[in-house]
Amino acid sequence: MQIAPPGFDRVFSALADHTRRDIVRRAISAEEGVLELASHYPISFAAVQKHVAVLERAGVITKQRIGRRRIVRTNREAVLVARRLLDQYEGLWRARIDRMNELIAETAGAIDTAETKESKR
Amino acid sequence: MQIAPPGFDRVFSALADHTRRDIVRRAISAEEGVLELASHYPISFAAVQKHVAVLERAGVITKQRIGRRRIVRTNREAVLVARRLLDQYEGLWRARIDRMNELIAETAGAIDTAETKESKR
DNA sequence: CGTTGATACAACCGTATGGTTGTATCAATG
DNA sequence: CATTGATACAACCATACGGTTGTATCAACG
Repeated sequence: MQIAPPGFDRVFSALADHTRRDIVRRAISAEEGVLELASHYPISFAAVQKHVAVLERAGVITKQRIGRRRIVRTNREAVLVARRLLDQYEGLWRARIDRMNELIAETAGAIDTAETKESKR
Repeated sequence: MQIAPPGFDRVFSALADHTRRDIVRRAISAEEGVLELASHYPISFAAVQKHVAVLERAGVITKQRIGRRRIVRTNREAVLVARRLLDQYEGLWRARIDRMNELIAETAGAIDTAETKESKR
């Protein structure tokens, strides 16, 4: 009945930082090494490298060695996993709304036909 | 050009904790006060209350005073906002794949009919 | 109006996080 | 093989975080 498997903590907290989200975005479209990535931000190279490490530990990006560089690519599956969790929430919501509509329908029925022994809830 | 408006940091880091995600899940379907919520977890009431406060600051849940209790409800819009960001990433991905297919088509075209100046799509 | 139930808030503790600088690794290149 | 370009790693600092216990607020109820 657990809705949240392991790994979610890391994925969401990886996405909880503005710089890291921007890295994720960039690494979808472009293929850059860590140094090139770092050039886009006002912080030190080491800081960016640590951000990349966090994303890597969370499985959100992977690095592929090409020559001297490590090309950073974001992992589509990891993003999808996060999205699916939010989809589950949406599903719960729909279920709740359906339940409420059902109840309203029942109540309306009880008003219409007052003899029904619907006393549940 | 910024893909990430303010607030995302808080929403994602709110979702980055297992207990908080469970609170979010519960508060979609049920209508419980903070004390009732706390009864589901092995940590102290104060700890749960702090989690709820974090979720509230992030806009992920809201509290409605009913009698002495504060009913916790999760805010659908906030969850949707996060989901939309992940959707944007998916969009970037499709765009990238489209671009790649385009390139492949162009290249293939160049091979098949080397004289055609078909560079549109 | 004093008690109780439900919630909030403050102080404190250990650990994690985001940033820095400096040093080490390691493959390409001259 | 020494140099350089690209990356990794370690040490350090300040602040934030998740947890605790204890105290304060505040509406309901007798």
